[in-house]
Amino acid sequence: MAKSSSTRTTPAWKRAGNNRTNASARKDGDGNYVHNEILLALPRVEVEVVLPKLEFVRLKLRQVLHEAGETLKSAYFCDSGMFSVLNVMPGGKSVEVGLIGKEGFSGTPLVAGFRTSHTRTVVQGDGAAFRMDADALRSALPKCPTLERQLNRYAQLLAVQVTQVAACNRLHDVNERLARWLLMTQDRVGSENLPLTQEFLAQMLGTRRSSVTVSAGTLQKAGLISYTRGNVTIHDRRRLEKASCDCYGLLQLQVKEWQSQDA
Amino acid sequence: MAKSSSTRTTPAWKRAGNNRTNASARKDGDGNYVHNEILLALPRVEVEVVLPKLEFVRLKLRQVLHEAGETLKSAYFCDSGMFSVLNVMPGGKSVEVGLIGKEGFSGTPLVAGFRTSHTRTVVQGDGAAFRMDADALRSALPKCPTLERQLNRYAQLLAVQVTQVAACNRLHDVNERLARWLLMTQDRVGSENLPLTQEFLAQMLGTRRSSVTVSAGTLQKAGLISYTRGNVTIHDRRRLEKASCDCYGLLQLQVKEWQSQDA
DNA sequence: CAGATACTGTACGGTACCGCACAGTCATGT
DNA sequence: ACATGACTGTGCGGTACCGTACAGTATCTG
Repeated sequence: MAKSSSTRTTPAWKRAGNNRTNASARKDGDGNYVHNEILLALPRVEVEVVLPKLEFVRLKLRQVLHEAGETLKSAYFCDSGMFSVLNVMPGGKSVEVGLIGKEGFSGTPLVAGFRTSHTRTVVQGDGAAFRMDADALRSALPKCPTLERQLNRYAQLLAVQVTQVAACNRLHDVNERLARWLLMTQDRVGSENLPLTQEFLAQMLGTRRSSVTVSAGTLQKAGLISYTRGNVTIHDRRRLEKASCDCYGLLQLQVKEWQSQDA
Repeated sequence: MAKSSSTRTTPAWKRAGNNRTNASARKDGDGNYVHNEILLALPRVEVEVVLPKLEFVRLKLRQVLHEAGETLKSAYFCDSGMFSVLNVMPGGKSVEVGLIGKEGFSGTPLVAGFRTSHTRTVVQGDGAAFRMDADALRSALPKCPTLERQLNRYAQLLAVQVTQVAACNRLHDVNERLARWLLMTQDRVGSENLPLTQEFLAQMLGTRRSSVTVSAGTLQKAGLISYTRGNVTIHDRRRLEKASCDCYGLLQLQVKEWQSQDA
């Protein structure tokens, strides 16, 4: 990952490839590589429409991008790090229902023409994203059929994910869900070092903090992870996968189908 | 509801109104009223494109419209009765993640260009729907912007619903969920008489059959419902709402926002 | 009508998790 | 250095629900 220190810059891709395979050669104005797969998949014409409306933003750990019930001011194309999508209940309890990595974006209601977010979106790890104003996105869509298609497809994929998570939340116990969550997170942030408090994990899994303590303790004793004050390190992915429920595999599979299946 | 006895007929709407408010005056070829709100909202031009591709089908209780993992052969615009959207786990356990009434349709992945269903969709009560071939739908979309918009919007609404249900499944107990489910179902089928076995309810709620027995028994003793061999009757909606969790109210609210908020 | 099949009520031990509370440990600022 | 706050480990009683099994009753079938 590039090491630009500026907090906000407007990107300007250098020309490189046009299709997905070598698209990662694209860079923004600072010479940073662009990672977001939706943006990378855009044809040149659409890039030229979208580009001037994108703003590269660095995101802080635990920053809230969208609050449940509030108006969506912009969409965020995740470029590094990862977003958690939470459902917040009256009373304050929350459950994570989806994860967004560089394959996606946050603000799905916008593509269907809605303006309010029904979920809270928070940032995991330190990350970066391309921010686009809601109105700008809206006005760009008619001019950018590929973009629109990609966004619709991703919204659908996210729905599939949420569906799976809904069932998982109902049927699997904390241990399995914790393992699954760690794996999915690692897949998206790319590091085996995750900055997470147990309190925070509890919010994700929709459980008590002390349940997380116990569950994580078990994993730690078994040597799958280690835990120190706000930091989880994953040691043994293989065995972690065994400890998790099938949902992890299923969710991976669904993403793959999504990438392969064209419309 | 109309009482045509034919099992399959091709509809041909009589012209009536064009906008939503008096759209319910539209009828199909047999003189049956059309109830599906998506179809009713279509402008005349699009009706003319879509109409010849629609087939009116009567649906049997518990009929499976889409199986999880299989190819989507068609979309179903729900006209009466209701559809349940289920997530099926390896091992056979299932959880309901969404409900579709005459406000919606089944086959959301199609509008994003996907061909496989990630969920099972089953019919509640006896109902009817307008069936449309997957390919036909696909080819109609470019010609029918309003239809496309409506379908996208509904897909998004369903995603919102699934999100709420995901959290509800995690945080609320069987009693509350059962009450919620009965209310939501009644809203959609319109009758206070619901043909349901406890085994089936258990699949919906993702729980044991005997948990349903106990929970339903409680509601019955309190006089909110009565239960006889595959049939639930709702007696006291008011108190049933109190017995259910907030999710019921929230879900209602979300539908209303959806209907009011235009893009 | 008998027998089979479906559906419901109930019970029992086991366990995963809840709400809560409290003590221990590490990090930070003044 | 010390206090303050954030984070983690642990425990305890209570409960909701699980898996399973079995018996009772309605509905269907020949």
